Amino acid sequence: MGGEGCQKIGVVGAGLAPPPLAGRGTACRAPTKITIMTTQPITIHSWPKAILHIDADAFFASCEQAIHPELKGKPVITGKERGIVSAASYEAKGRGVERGMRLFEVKRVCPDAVILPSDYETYSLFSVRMFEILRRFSPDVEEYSIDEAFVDLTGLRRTFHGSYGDLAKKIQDTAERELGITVSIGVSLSKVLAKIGSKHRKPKGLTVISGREIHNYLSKLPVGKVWGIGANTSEFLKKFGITTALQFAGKDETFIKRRLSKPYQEIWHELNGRSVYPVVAEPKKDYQSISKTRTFTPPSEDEVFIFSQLSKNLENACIKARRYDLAANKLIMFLRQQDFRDTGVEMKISRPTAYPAELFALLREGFLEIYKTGTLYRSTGVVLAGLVAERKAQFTLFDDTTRILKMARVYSALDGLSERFGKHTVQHGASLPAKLQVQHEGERGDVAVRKAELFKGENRRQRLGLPVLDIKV
DNA sequence: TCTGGGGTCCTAGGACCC
DNA sequence: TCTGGGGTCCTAGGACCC
Repeated sequence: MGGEGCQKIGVVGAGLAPPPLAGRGTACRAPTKITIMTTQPITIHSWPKAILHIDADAFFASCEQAIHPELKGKPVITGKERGIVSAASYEAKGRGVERGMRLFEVKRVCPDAVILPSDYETYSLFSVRMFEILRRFSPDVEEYSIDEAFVDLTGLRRTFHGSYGDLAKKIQDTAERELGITVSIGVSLSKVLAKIGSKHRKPKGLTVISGREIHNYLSKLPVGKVWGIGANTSEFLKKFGITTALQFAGKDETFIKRRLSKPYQEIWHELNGRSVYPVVAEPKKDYQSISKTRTFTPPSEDEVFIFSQLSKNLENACIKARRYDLAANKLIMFLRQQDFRDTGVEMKISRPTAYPAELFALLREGFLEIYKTGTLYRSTGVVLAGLVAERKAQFTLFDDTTRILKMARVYSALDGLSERFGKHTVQHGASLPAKLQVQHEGERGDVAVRKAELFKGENRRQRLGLPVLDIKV
């Protein structure tokens, strides 16, 4: 069994955040100081780059308005499922609604707001379409997040007979015409500057920052607004009298190298128009870790229910790992209490795997160690770490090869069923109590038709830009 | 910023080896 | 048993992002 020979390598104490959430602390510490020069060189691209950053406006809310035309012009909010605002349309923002605001407060400031649950699957489809549009202009498209991308436009002026600004405008218009959503765009010499551009004016903004104009955009920008500089580093920089992006960019190299670590040295170059972050066009096919967490309302102290949540998270994480042909060496799980304190445990797996059946014993063992009777929990999480390519997951002398191969076939068949009939068509018994909680919401016929039209001719996997599995049962 | 869900990279420092 | 010097690998934890 998978549980045997598995070794526990550490317990995360109560109150300490587990690795995936680490670094969220509020303590205001200086970033690591460098006393020796960094050994890792920073590569600066010598060619003057033209990098575009595109950022969809109020993305989730805009998608909803595009799919439900009757919502256009109305204050629309997504995030119903978590009780706070995930995204707000500009109509809602104009009424004082902000990201992260509680929904009861929304009802106070904007009683006629249309509040919807987030529908990630549909938003992903819009996202795929947006990236497709970008690829018509350049093959160098980096899908940065569901609603953001970087495009390397360097050298494309001739091809498109116009300036980089014209090119950006064309992209913007195409997105609006074909997707029914507006986007904001920034174009400049580096990714960090392009991001500043896209944020400069929203919605439907278009900002080109040339080398000569950089200082105009940095002089009034708080340094903490720069991509990659957070609250801690801003606080640290303040001690040296640096509060604006321009003051930071204007510091001499000696200061930067002596006091700041590599990421900040890189940002410093980027702000000065020297590109160090390349646009990475290759689709992501590798993960260091895969995590699944879920909050449940109301909080629960029911052991069976909480374990079933953990079990469901494990199954989901494994599904994703198998989709990318990855196997885990480490299993981390944690429980979050009502007061947001976390307790977690990290376990070494004897043989890299992405099969829940091999991991349940370990999960159970870890759970029993961290679960405290009579405690209210609000969420659970599972992390698969130490991921390696599945073919590299080699057998040891003690493995039951026949059994493992049989399991591989079973899971391959299960993945095939889920592909055809929907996620969780088949499920492990332990996850069942979690499943009973899921509510199904009907979709109006006309909306379904509109979606189908928007995304016709593609199966779900292709629409999501995922590799299509070849299923042999 | 009162807290959803999913990630990345970097550095210090310990363990272990010669 | 102690003392040096130098290297590699791994883990913990910080900071940041959308």
